Amino acid sequence: MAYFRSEAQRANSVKLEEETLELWDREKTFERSVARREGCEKFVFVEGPPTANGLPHPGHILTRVVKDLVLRYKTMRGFYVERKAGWDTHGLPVEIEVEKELGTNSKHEIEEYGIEKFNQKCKQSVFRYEKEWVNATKRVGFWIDMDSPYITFDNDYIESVWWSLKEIWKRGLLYKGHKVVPYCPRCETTLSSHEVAQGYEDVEDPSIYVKFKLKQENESEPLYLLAWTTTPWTLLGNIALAVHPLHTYVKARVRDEAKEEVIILAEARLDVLEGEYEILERFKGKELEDMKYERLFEYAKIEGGQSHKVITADFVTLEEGTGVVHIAPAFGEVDYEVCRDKKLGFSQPVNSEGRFTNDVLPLEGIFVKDADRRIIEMMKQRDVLYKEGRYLHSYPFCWRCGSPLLYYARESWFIAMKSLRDNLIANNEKINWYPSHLKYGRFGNFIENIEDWALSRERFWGTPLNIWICTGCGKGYCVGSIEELKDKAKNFVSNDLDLHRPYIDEVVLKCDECGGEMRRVKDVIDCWYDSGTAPFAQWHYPYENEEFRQNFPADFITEAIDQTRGWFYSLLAVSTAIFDAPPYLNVLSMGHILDEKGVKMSKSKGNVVDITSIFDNEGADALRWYFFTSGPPSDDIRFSEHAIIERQKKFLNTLWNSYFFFVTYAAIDEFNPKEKEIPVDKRSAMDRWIMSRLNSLKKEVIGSLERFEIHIAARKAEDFVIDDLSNWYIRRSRRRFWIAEENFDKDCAYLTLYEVLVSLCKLLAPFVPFITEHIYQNIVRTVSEDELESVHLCDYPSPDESLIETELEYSMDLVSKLVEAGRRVRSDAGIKIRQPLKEVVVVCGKGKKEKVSSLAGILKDELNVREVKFKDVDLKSEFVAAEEYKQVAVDEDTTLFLDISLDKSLIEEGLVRDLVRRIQGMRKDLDLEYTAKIGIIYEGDEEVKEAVNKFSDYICEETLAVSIEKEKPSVKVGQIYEKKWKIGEKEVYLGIRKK
RNA sequence: GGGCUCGUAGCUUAGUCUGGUUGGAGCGCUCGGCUGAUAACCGAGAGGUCCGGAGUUCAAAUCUCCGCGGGCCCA
Repeated sequence: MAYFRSEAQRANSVKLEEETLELWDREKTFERSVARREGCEKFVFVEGPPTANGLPHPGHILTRVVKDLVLRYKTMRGFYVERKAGWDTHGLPVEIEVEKELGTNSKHEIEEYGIEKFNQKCKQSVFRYEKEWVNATKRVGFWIDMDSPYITFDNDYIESVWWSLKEIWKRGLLYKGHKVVPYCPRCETTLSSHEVAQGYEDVEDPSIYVKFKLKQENESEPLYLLAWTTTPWTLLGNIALAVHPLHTYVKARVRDEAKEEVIILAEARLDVLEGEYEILERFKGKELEDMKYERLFEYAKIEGGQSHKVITADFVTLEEGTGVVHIAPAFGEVDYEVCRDKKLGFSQPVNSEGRFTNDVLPLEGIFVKDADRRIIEMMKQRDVLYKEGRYLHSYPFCWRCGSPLLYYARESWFIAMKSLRDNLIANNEKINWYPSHLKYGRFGNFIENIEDWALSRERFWGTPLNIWICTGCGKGYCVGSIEELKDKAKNFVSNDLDLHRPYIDEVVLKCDECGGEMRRVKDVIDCWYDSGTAPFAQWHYPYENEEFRQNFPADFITEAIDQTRGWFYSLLAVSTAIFDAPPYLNVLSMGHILDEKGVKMSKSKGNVVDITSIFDNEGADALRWYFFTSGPPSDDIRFSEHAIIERQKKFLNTLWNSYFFFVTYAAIDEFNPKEKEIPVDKRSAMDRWIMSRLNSLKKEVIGSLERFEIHIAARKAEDFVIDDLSNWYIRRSRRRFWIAEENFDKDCAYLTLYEVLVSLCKLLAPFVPFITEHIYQNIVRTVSEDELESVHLCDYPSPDESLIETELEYSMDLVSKLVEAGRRVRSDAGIKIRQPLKEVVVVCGKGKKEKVSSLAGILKDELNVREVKFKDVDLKSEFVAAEEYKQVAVDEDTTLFLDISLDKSLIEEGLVRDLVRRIQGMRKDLDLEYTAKIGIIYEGDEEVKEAVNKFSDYICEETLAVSIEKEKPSVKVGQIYEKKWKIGEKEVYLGIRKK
C-alpha cells in the first residue's frame, strides 16, 4: 500500500489554499503555534492599526505578508510571538467619509445634525470594511488574532490614552498656545499636514511689490522699503518687515517715466526694479534694524507689543522677492514665531470663515482671497504699490472642498516635544532601522529639528482631550482615569459612560481651587497620538494588567515608509515622553506599491489593483512569493499581475513538480521513509551534494532573514529549488528512482529527496505557508501520527554544519561548468546530445582532476560519451594536434576535448535513443500510467531494423514494452496509436498499443 | 522649494557599502538541443551612452560634486 497520496501533475493553488485555510481553522493551528511557545523567550510585535473605513489596498497586503513572514519565522525559531490585531478608528478621515455620506460641509452643519448621531455614524463607518479586511487578512495567510483586537475607540483604550496625557500634564509638558496651521475656511477646520500635501496645485497668484514708507526724523524726500508678497490680503495683518542682518542692501534712486523715488532693497535683487536706477548707498541689513515705518492700512487692531518696525531674521533669502519680507504673525508659521521671539504684537483681522472682520470696514465680510483685487486698488490709491504681476507657484487647497487654504493662527494644545529632543535622539540611538539610512537620515533629521506636537483638533470624532478648565478661576485640570472622572464630577457619571463627545462634554467637574464649575476643553486629540499609545493602551495599562510590562519594548514593527513621521514617530514620541525608552528595537520600513507604470496606486487615480482577483486566480502563495522576491523590502514595487504569474510558474510550479515527482514514484514503490535509515555519509556524492547545498541554504536564509533581507533569503531559496534541486539533483537522479527492484542506491535517492523536501517545507513555511503545509501534510503526517500536526508547529531548520561539504559543492560547480562547455562544443559541432560519442578528455591541473574524477559519471551521462578521461595539463598539445578532437576552454587551466568521430555502433546507438525518446513521447501523448506496459510496432529501413534488433532489450526496458514487432503500417488496428517520424534523413513509422 | 531615496538590456533585476579580467541573470525574441516530474530546462544569438555631465584615480556602474527623472516626506 502506498504511504503517500498521489497528486495531480498541476497544483490547483486556489483550491489547495482554501483547503489549507479550513485545516488551520479546524485544527486551530495558529492558536496552537503561538501557545506551544508559551514560556519561551518573547518576540514582541505591535500591529500598526489600519482603519477599516476603506478597502484594503495592495500596499496593506504587502505589509501584512511581511509581518506574517517575520512572525511565523520567529515563532518557528522558538520565540513566543503574540499577535494582537488592532484597529485605528478615530480621526478626520473618518469624519470626512461620514460627511460625504451626509452631504454636510461645515462643522456648523454637523452640530446642527447632532454630534451624538454624527459620532455614531463615525463609529459604524470605521468597521464598514472590516469584513473585507478580515477576509483579505485571512486569505493571504496573515496569522493575527482578530478576535480580540485593540480598538482605539474603546473606553479602555481611551482611558489608557488619558492616563498617558495626564503623565505628560504632570510633567508640565502639556500647554496651550497658538499655532499657525493650514486651515480650510470653508470646512472651518485645520488640516493635517498629510491632508495638505494632497492638495497642492500650481496656481497663478498676484505678485506684488509694496512700498513701505520709512519714518524719518528729517524727511527730505520719502524713503521706501520694498517688500514682495503673493498674498495681498495678509498685508492687513502686517506687523513687521524682516531683512537679513548680513546681506547687503542698497538705497537706490529709481527713475520711472513719470516719477523718481528712493527705494531700499537687497542688492542681489536689484533686477526687480523697473527703469533706470542709481545706487546711492550700500549697507548691511543689520543697519536697518528697528527702523519704524508707516502702516499701510490703519484698520486692524494690534495687541500686545510693538509693531511696524524692521527686524532681522536669518530665514530671509535672496532667491526671490526683494530681500525684505513682510511679516504677518496671524498668517504664517515663521511669522508667528519670529514675532513671539521679538515680542512684537499680534493682529488678526480675519475670522474663522476666512472673511475680514469689522476691524477692516471696507472689506468686512469679504473672503480674503476674493479681496486681493480690492486691496491692490486701495494700495494704488495710496501710491504704495510699486508694481504688480502674476506669479505661478504651488499653493495648497483643501483636498475635500477645493477651497484655498489659509495659514491661520489658532489656539491649540501642545506637547512640548522640543524639550524632549535630546531624549528622542538618545532613544532613537537604541533602535535598529532597516534600511539603516533612515536612522540618521530622514528620521534622525526629523527629530533633530523636532517641533512641539500640536495635539488638539477642533473636531468631533476622536479621543476627547481630557482637560477641564474652571469657568470661574480659569484653573485647568487633567483627568487620568474614569475613576478620577467620577470622583471629580459634579454630576452623576455612570460606569458605562461612553467617553466620546457629546457625552463627555456634559460632565462638569468641581474646581479644587474655587469650587466653581470646570468644563472640558471641546477639542479631541490628534489620532496619531492614539496610535502612538498602542504599546500600552492595547493592554489597558496601567489599569488592567501587567501584560504591558512583558511586552515592552517591541522587538519588531514594520510599516511603509510614509509612517516615518507618522506612526514610527508617534510611538517614539509618546514612549519618550512617558517612559523615556524606545518603544521598538527594530523597525522595518517598506516601500510602496506602484502600478505597472510606476505611479502610486490611489483611489483618485483609479489604478488600484483589486487584490481579490489575485487570490482567485494565482493564490496567496504566488502573491506572497512575488512580494518577497521582487526586491529589497524598502524599495517600491511596480505591481504586475504578469510578474506574479511568472513567479508562480517558475518557483511554485517547480517546487510542486519536485514534490509531485517524489510522491508519484514513492507511491509506485511504496516507499516509507520510516523504514529506512541510511546515514548521509554512506550515500552517493550527488546525495551528499544536495544535502550540503540544503544546509548551506539554511544558513543563508537564516542569515538574510535576521538582517531583514527578505528578498535575498527568498531568491536564494528559489535558486536552490530551481537549479539545485529540480534541474540538477532530480534530473540527474531520475533513473535511480525508476529501478523496479529493491536497491540501496534507490533508497538513498528516496531518503535524500524526502529529507530535502521536508526541510524545504519548513524552511519555506513562513514564506509560502499554504503549499508547504499541503506538502507537509502529505509527506510527513501520512507516514507518522507522531509528527507535529502542522509544518507551522515545527522548529525552523537549523543548518547541520557536518553536512556542509564545501569541497564537494566546489567540485559539483566545476562539473556543471564542464557540462556546459561540453554542450557548447557539441552545439558548435552540430552533434545533438542524443548522439553518443566515444570520449571526452578533460585536460586540467592535478588538483582539479582529484576533485572532479569522483563525479565523472555525471559528466559522462550529461555529455553522452562512453568514456571520460582526465589528462594532465602538460599533455594538452597532444590533443590540440589530434584531428578527431574538438576543443573548448573551460577556465584558465582547464580545456575540454571532445572526440567527435562517429562509427557505426555510435550511430546505431544514437538511432535507438531517438526511437526510445519518440516512444516515450507517444506514451505521454496517451497519458499512460507510468507503469503501463506497451507493445511496439515499427517500420523503417535496414539500418533501423538492425539497430532495433540489436537493442531490443534496451528499448523494452526503457519504454516498458513487452513486444517489438516489425509490421506494415495499418489502419485496420484501431487500438494502435501511430505516428510517422523523421529521424535525421530516415523515415520511421512507430505505433504503440497498451497491453 | 528643501530633505531622504531610487535610476543598470524592451521589462524585472544582480553587482555599488569594500573601485580592478570582457557588467551577470530571468522574462520576451531568433536558432539549436534535452525531456515519462516540469507550462520546466540547457546551449547559442540579437539586445547596454550602467540616467546625463564634471572630478578623484594607473583604473569608476561602484567614490565625490553638479544636473535630470521617479517615489516618499516636508513646505
